[in-house]
Amino acid sequence: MSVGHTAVTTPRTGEPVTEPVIACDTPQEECGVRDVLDRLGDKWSVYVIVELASGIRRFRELQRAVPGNISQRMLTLTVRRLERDGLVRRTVYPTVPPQVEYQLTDTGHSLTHLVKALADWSIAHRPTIAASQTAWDAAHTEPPTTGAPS
Amino acid sequence: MSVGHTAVTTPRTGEPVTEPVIACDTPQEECGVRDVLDRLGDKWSVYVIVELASGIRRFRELQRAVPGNISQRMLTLTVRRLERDGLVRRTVYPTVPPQVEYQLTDTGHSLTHLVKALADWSIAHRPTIAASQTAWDAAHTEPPTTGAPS
DNA sequence: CCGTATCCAACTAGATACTG
DNA sequence: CAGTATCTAGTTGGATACGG
Repeated sequence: MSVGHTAVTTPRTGEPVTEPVIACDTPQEECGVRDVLDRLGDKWSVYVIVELASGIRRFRELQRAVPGNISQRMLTLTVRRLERDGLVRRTVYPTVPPQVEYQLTDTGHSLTHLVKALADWSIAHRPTIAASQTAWDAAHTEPPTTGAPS
Repeated sequence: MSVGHTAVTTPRTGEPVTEPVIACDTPQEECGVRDVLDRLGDKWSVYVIVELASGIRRFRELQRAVPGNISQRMLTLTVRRLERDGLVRRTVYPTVPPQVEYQLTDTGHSLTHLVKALADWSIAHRPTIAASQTAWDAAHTEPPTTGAPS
């Protein structure tokens, strides 16, 4: 990487040597990434989706399965939103005591593939990222007197 | 992985006759999804990554390119974190006025494929989701008597 | 069992002003 | 240009209590 210190104005014409992979030509539309991220970027949605990927679950089952001790309130909010988005189907059986089942819709199921890709990427790059963080922290914490002390 | 429509398994009523696509056998580890989501689930990271996918950008360039009028503060925080994670490389040229360039690292570039997948999914399912939301809203607003008006 | 309602703590993000 | 520092507002999430 010899980006010459001499020539400050390096021609930027040959920038995307590789293909851009993704580019938002219409910033007004803001691509579509925001939508998905708003959908599963919250604290619990992805856990619910992952759990439901294994099958039908009842409310309490979900609550117990989700890691991190989700509260009733948050589980309700999360699952309602997923239902509204058409990712989860909610089935109520008017029994006593009441029984409610949650399952992924087809759309919701298609999301699991995406979540899987996310998880795979995370696992694959976790060591690299951790190393980078350590290096960055070391470079940005108070250096223990670089060289001659006092 | 026979994820596609290969040999048809029984069209279940909801139970996972097919493989779950994703499942967290170790809830303690919380899969790996949380990591990625914590990384690009915030308001700006994904925009910065998308913009940098097209090439090298300077600070102000980034700020102008990102949709939504990101503040200096937020851009700094976002870009610093990406740098710490090893997704973005920051190059400072000690010129006057100062010039700082940002570009994706290899790890960061690999993330763009994931972001692309996210965007594609979003665009593909946007109509369906919007329809579901409309239907849900209609079903959950005060229904003025079921069917008989006036 | 399956929620809803209320209150409160924590975190995130914006506006603004200032520095090198 | 490229940040940093403060302060404030808005949003998210948790605890708890209560209702169907």
